[in-house]
Amino acid sequence: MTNYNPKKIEEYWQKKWEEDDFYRSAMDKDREKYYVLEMFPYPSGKLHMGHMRVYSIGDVLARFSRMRGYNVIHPMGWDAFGLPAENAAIENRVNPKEWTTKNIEHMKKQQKRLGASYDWQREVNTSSPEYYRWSQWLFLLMYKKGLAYKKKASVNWCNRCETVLANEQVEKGLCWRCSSPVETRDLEQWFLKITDYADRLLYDLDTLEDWPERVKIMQQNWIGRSEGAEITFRVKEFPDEEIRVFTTRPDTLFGVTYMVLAPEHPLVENLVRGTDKEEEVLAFVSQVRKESEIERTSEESSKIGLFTGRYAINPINGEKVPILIGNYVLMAYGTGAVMGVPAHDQRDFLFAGKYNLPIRTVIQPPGEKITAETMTEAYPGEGHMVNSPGFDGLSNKEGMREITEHLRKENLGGFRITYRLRDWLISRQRYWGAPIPIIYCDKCGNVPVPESDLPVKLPLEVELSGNRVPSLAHYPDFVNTRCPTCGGPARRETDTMDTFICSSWYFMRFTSPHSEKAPFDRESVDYWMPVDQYIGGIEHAVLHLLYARFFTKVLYDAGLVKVEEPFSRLLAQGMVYKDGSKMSKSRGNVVTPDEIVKKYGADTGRLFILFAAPPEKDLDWNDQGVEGCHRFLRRIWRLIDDFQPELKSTPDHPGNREEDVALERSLHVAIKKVTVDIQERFNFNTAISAIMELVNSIYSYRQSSPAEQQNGPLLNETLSKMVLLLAPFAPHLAEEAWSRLGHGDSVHQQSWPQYEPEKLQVDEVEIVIQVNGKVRGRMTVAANCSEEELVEAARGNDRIDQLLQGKKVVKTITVPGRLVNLVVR
RNA sequence: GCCGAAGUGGCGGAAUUGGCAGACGCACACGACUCAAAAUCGUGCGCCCUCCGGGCAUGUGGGUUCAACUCCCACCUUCGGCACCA
Repeated sequence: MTNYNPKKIEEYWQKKWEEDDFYRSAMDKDREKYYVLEMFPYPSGKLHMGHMRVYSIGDVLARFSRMRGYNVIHPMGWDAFGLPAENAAIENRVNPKEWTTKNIEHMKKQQKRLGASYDWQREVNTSSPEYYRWSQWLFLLMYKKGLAYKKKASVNWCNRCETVLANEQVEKGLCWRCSSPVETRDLEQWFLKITDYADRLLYDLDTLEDWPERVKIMQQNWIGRSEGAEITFRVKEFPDEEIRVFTTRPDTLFGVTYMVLAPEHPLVENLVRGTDKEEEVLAFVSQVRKESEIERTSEESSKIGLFTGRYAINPINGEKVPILIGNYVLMAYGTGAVMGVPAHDQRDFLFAGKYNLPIRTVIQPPGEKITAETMTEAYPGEGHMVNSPGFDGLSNKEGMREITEHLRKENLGGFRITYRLRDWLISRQRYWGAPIPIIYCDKCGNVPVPESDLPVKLPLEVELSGNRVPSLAHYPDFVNTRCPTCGGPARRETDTMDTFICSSWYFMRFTSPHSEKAPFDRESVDYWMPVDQYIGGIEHAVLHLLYARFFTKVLYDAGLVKVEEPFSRLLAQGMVYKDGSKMSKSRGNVVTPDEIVKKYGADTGRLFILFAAPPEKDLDWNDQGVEGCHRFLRRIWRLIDDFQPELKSTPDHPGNREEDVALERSLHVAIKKVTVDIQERFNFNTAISAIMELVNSIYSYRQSSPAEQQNGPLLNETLSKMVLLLAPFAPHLAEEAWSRLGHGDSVHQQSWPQYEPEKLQVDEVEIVIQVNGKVRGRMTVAANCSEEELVEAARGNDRIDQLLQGKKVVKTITVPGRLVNLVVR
């Protein structure tokens, strides 16, 4: 008898797998490929439970798919650029590259110790020149296509990180990385024109059938498409000045009684110049501009408006309406100006009430009459148009169309779609990133670095004496260069790229990670892409997943790939909690993969993390639950350890006792359940419980069987197949067990077991007898019993017969194999 | 405010197509083994009652149905996304 020693077993097999280069993948056009990918990590230093969870899920799918016969690619790499490396560099006085390299080494060791089946030949590191060379190349591709541009704009600035941020990287007014408040600054920055792809990013969500609905909805909200009209108002006092507004309700145009401009609107200064309102208005404008994004958006109640003294002309009826400026109108959305229709917009209604602006109803709800004098809230619903000369009587839907069309003919507006999505701000005023490959020449302007000069290398000697790693602007050797066009003195762009650029295409690089001629070679990317199964945290629902989709579409348009969507199927895994809250140092509830591996082994850790909850739900870490899983593996170990095939010298036992048939059925039930649960439902928790049930059945079988039967071919087969089912979840124990059962090869090279439907059949079934829908008894009948026989048998049951005394059966319902329900009066 | 997800024993969770609610695991209790403990094996384990047997139970209140965790209506709570979005 031997004890289960996970450390010994796991280290032994890990070494062997590595020596045999076991998980290497290669293109094979005769075989169907399967690309399983976990979001690659930022090399922060060490793995946490979230990592362990995502890798466990991915590894189960990779191993399962291999056994199912697919040509599986399962790569891993490092999202290695980013600010933490700079902070750590200052703190520890160590070069960011060194810090990153050391972390990668350590984390890679940890990943290997978890037994994940990665093809390490394909490892990529986004901070290596071999990789970022192609990130730069892709930037230049976008530049040439007009998708990368530089402009001065009002942008998000994080004071703590000392850099700008993309809109997606601001969460509730705070920096996504350091949670300090984000300010607005007017700066000249590089952008990618993701808005050109807004419609495709939105509509192609419909093609992603195997994406979680919630992720698609988040992207949909983020893109924020709304249809409506753009309408041009003129300023009465300055007939040459136009104010354009965007509205989703052009049908209410006759109901406009005022107009509001954003304080930043370029027209504001002109409107009030030299008037008695000038001082007051400009003071208000500068006060609003000083407020941060949070201040300005948090005070929901205080919508402040200020009359400019000027009037606008409503293009539909020539009426003049007062022009106000208001703190609630955003320059960044629509046109920075809105028309006020108090009767049919609740916000306008309240605003009009506050500033005594007139209300005019122009839509009447069906079967009801509303008037401006009596209404207590706006009516934003459907109805027919009134007070709209020329359009009265139309439904408001027709009205939208007709009015928009009328304006279009008069050249005063037209149909328009507005998005909430903004262009992606990608330049960062930081050192540790891929340099933007642009050169500024006084003579030639902005000149892209020629492809042959890529990569533009990041200088690696870093000044670590201050409290910041200096940005590239502080390296004269880097900055000063020659213009590729005229050869004259020129300066390099000193901003680096957002790290999200590097992670927007890494999954394609994995298909040919050593390519020196292109970001990826055509044949490989066409064979392996798209990623069949992508797994990662929900926090990337809009960030990384939107950017990666955008990149893929750009590459598709450039004819570089044949897929328009990178990830066919997405699994957004839940978070790992303990004692009801997120694991964190300050709460002192952190459990690390290291300590679990040390105490119980990787197999136990993997098993628990998969067993404790379905993958997409949050998981509550429970130390005793881990013990339970460890106990389960020990139970398996004992089965294998006790099994002595050399005793199977009893061929006279054909294995057809009742217990034998039952055991065989348990095996096939388990095969079916585990297969369906992994493949179709991703319910690893129930797949594992099915294996537990099988193991329980084997234990009962052993208890009720003679010794020779306990070592016979039936048990041999049952144990072997059980080990195959276990292989994706606990790969080391399964490998050891497989070898101890006397099989050659690796368990991970075996075919996934098939269940035989006839083995699932039973002769007799237990049927529930209900009276008026309540369970009143049970009976065992032949499985092929007819419905009539079922009812007959149920009525013949003693207890049921008693209950039926003096009652009349008015209806019977039978569900074959399950129940009989007698409806009585 | 809008959109979405969820709510089941002491706990994590299961119930896949409307058909026995609580699989599997944890915790707990009892028994076996042991000098003892651990480990292991076995048994029990939703709540209540008058314990034969019956009643009540899947956030709350209604409804549909022979039958509802599952479908419909209204509401409550928690979590997530978006939000002066015009």
